[in-house]
Amino acid sequence: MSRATRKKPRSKAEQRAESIEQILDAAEFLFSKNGLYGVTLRDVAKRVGIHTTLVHYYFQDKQNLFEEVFARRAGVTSGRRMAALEAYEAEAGETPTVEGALRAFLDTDLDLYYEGGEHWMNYAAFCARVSNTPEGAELMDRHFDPVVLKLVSIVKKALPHYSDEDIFWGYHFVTGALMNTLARTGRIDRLSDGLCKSDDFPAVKARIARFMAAGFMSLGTKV
Amino acid sequence: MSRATRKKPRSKAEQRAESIEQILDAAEFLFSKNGLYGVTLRDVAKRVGIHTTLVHYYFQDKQNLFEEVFARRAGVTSGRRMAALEAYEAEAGETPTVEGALRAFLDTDLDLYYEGGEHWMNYAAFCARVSNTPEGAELMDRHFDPVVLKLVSIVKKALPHYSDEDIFWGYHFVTGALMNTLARTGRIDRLSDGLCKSDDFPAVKARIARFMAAGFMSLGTKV
DNA sequence: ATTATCTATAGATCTATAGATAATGC
DNA sequence: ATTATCTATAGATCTATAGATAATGC
Repeated sequence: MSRATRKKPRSKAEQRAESIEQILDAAEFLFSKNGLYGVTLRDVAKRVGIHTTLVHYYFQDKQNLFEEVFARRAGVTSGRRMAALEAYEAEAGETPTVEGALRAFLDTDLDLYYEGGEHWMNYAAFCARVSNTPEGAELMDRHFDPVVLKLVSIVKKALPHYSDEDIFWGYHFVTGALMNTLARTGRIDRLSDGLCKSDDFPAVKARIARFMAAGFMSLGTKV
Repeated sequence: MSRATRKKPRSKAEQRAESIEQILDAAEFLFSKNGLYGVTLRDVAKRVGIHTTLVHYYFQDKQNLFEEVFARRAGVTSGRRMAALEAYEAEAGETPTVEGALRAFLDTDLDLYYEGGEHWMNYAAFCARVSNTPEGAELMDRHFDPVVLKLVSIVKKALPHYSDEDIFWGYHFVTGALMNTLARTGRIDRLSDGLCKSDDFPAVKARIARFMAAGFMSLGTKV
């Protein structure tokens, strides 16, 4: 991994791009573990094998580095999910189902992380880690509101007699379960004594949309 | 709030107890917002209106303060939920339901935070904030494993033909939804344009156990 | 000529401790 | 006498910048 052992890239543009990528990768990994305040720019630089000042050179300050880590992959995930939701909407016509909408939203995302390899898994953990922090909340709003509101609109069409409150609270449960998955804390591994594994996204994908769709349906049957 | 404006407590034991409580309250609030690394002992001392050294005097170091914030209320919440689960188990006999078990687990906890006032709400946010961090994971295991495993055992009895994997993954979704509730990030407020409110725990209580129970039931119907 | 990278360092924290002072306790 | 609280400070960071050096670009 050390920079010295690798052949230098030829052009300056390549050098620049590679340094920026490496810094973002290192920051993404470290922020996902320890959050904004638990990571120093020295940690990031050390992980890449460069001097701290280079991080400042490319990213000005820490807050900006953090936001660029968030932004780098946010467009890809929200774009993919938006496309999947729109495709489902077109396909389902006037009779969409909650489960269909959730599959487009959840399964598409789980696939992206799982099939995207280590970096995408780190990004998933990063998002989960910051989703319940003041720093992260505003970023979540800015990058993910459109795709979430699209999901909500399809669920509303599937459940026309539901109150908006029921639908938003249902989404609140869905996103909690998703974030707990992306975080991969290892808690489920320890609780189940190794039976379930935090990074087994296929196991989650096999269950989450169906589970959550059934949850939504239950909110219609008032007691 | 300032310490100078208040009459000093009489005995040393009282003084000691009051200082310790105030430090824990301040740390709980600040850690819930910014996590272990986002809070300095100076921040904590400043919020209480004492000198930083007093925090060291009572709590040795930061890590220990953090753990004591966690531990102070952990026994109460896990004890209450354990009692509720045992009562439900006795009442339901050989035919417990998933929803009954979840009500004992979830509603009991939501009541505690909501009826316990500001401090308990802060503790809830603190737990949610640290639940997906390395620092917090080990504390969650240590303090909450017994009550979670009790819940799991009742759900197993309610769903005897289910695989253990299905039950643990179901719990994983439940705890994600619960933590997202306790965190009170305000995201649901903004998404729903004020219709739902993060601190409206009664609204969550009205839905979460039924929603999650229906989710569990759906895992039995393989497609 | 321009850009990537490093050296050196200022200035501002932060944690933690030693030792002094002030208040209660017997 | 003992315990709570404060003063002073050491030592170790951390962020950020100025300016030097080394590598590519034309």
